[in-house]
Amino acid sequence: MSKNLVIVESPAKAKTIGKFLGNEFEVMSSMGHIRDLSEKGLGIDFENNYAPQYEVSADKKKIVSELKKAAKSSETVWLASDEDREGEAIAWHLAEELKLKKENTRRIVFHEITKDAILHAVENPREIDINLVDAQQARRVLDRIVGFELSPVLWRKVRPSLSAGRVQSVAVRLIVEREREINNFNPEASYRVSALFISKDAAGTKVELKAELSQRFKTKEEALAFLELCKSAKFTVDSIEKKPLKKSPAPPFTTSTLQQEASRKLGFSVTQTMVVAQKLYESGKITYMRTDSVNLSALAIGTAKQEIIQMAGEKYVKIRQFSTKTKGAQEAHEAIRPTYISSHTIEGTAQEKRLYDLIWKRTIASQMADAELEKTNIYINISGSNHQFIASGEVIIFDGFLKVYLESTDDEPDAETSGILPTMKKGESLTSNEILAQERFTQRPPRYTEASLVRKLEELGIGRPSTYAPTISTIQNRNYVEKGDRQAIKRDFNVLKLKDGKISDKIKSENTGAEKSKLFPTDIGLVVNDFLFEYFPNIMDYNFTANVEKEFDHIAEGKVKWTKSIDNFYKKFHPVVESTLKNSERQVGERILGIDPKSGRQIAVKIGKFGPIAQIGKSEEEEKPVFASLHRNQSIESITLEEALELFKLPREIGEFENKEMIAAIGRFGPYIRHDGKFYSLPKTDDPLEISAERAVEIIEAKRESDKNKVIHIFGQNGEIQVLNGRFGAYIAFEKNNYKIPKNTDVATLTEEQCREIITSQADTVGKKKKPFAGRRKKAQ
DNA sequence: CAGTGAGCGAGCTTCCGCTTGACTT
Repeated sequence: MSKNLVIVESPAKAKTIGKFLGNEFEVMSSMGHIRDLSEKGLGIDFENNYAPQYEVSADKKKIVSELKKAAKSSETVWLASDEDREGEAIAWHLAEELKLKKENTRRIVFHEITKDAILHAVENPREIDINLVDAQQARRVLDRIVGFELSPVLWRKVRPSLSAGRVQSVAVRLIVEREREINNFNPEASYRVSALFISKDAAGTKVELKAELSQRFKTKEEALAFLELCKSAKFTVDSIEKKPLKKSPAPPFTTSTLQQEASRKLGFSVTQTMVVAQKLYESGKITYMRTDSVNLSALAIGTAKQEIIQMAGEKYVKIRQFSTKTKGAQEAHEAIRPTYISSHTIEGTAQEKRLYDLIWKRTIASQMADAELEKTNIYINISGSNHQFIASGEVIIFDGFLKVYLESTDDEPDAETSGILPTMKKGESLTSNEILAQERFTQRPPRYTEASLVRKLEELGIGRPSTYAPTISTIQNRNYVEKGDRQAIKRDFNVLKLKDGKISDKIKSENTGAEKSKLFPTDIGLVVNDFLFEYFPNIMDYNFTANVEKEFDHIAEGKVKWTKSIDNFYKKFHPVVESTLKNSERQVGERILGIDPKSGRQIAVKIGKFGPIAQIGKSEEEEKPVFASLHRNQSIESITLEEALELFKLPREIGEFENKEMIAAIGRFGPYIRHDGKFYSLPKTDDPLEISAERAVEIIEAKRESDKNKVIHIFGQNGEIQVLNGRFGAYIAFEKNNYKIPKNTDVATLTEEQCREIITSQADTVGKKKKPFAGRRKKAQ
């Protein structure tokens, strides 16, 4: 046994550090936190000054017992968890749970995993900072109180199994408010004028110059009047302005910026990014992927410099120290960078290669020179008008960091301003080839993507690198928010064109507003958000986290006792929970749309037990109400009376077949026909509102025919093993799981015994569907 | 990836941050 036991948080880190420290040291990892508040009840003793009731987490029992054993047989235990609030708490929980003695225990921290940094840390141990630990306890207890007191209010007032929390509820609020901004947005039209000028250069060849008018016109009349004026106007170059422009590289990646860029450049979801980054980290290819720091180690900067010199030359090098501007950043790690910057590419899956490439380029670029550009503006006078046309062009003089990397933006580029402008002289006169005045509309705000929501949360200081991806998953799993697309809608716009002395007036159309993989609030998300906002505005405040963070800082500085701070919060918060439970109504988000013209009864939409429904009539009326579910793409907030009436046209009886009636309807999986207790999906070409009895029979018979070919074998006493023909060929169905049949098997002669062998051989892979860890909450066993 | 289309009922659900397990000898 070693004389020294070092405990870090992650096994990959343990492995690296073990190499640096040699035989005298054994390095183990705690796998993050080892204890947490009890899952039974709130896990806080309110009678006893908020004493937290900690338990070793179910999945950490084994690790803790191993650590205990190792600690016992070591002379000194070195607690080397991260140097932030959570890391300090991990060290403290370890000391408590492993019953470490102060005289044998050292607390050490390091920011880079290099031999020097670690040896330096070992030479400069300190004690556990109990104030910092207390700040963490306050954070933990606050989150538990908020989450576990608010969620049950939702179970009672909205729907069971819902959840609320300091982070997730605000994330949902952002999406809800953005959606309402979009709904309330009225695009404003204006006329943008652009011109194509013709000139001759010194050699006499014709050159073209595109320019845009410095001002837009609010009305068609103004635009027409301007074009009218241009008919006889003279165009002369007023001035030429050249100004140097510098562009600087973005800082190296943090978790949040990596998620954003991987989303924009590679189309990864935030979870996907984290899963791939985890792989790269575990195989030693990149540094730790959950970080809020933009800092690079001296060693990394040194190798980056060497690489840049080798690749592009000395003048491309510019060493930069970036500093974090993020609210509440704790900077326990380096920025995300390649472990060995000299490795330009790596072995691995396509996704790993692409993400690594992105990280490598971003890291290298961050230590490269600014790009130097020259922006040219040519100002063109119009006789008889005091407006000016402006032609702009940008030329790269020195590419600098652009040689390897350019950060993407979320917005699509507007007018293209790149390219070289032809040489012009001051006073030169130009002829216009054509002048266009096009109607343009102001843009509504864009919906959030997963990654842009992460950026917003980070900006507000809400959530941590380790929780961005899980938070995004949680609000989708709770069905508050869903990822979806919106089809573009056609919009007409007016184009006025002046050419050859004549003005034409045309209507063109464009597609606008298409969105892919954006976050939309659901009806339940809207109702929960409005409810929480009404009764708990303090928790829903975008500054709530920032405010409590300030309080935690005071605790960490030893100025405030953490229990006092929690007491202040709880005394105000808990009574509101009580009064809300007592005084608030059940929330169904009801919206009254109007009157049914047929029956004269009221039509309303609301959230029913199983989702959003439309309802004809009131429940207190003698005649029972009639219900119909809303379709997937409809929302309580935006559905119209006409659309709601349409819902009641289904289910529809379409006739009889074999003495049983056929009913057409739309279900969760689209339109279908029900007949004799069986369901038959309708192809896209058939409309359930229109479909005839003859056509329905056709569909039923076609399905029967294909089902006949579906069953190949049935085995077992109760037919529990079935060999079926599926979309991807034959497979075995057994106890609700499906099993692959190995290639080169003759399906026709497959025996029961062979099937059972296949089932047992795949038993460990089938059924336990593997979920990426980033979206998962572990349940206590 | 495997073909689905809810409804009486008990008891359960939930937070945010750290971090990745892997049956035996």
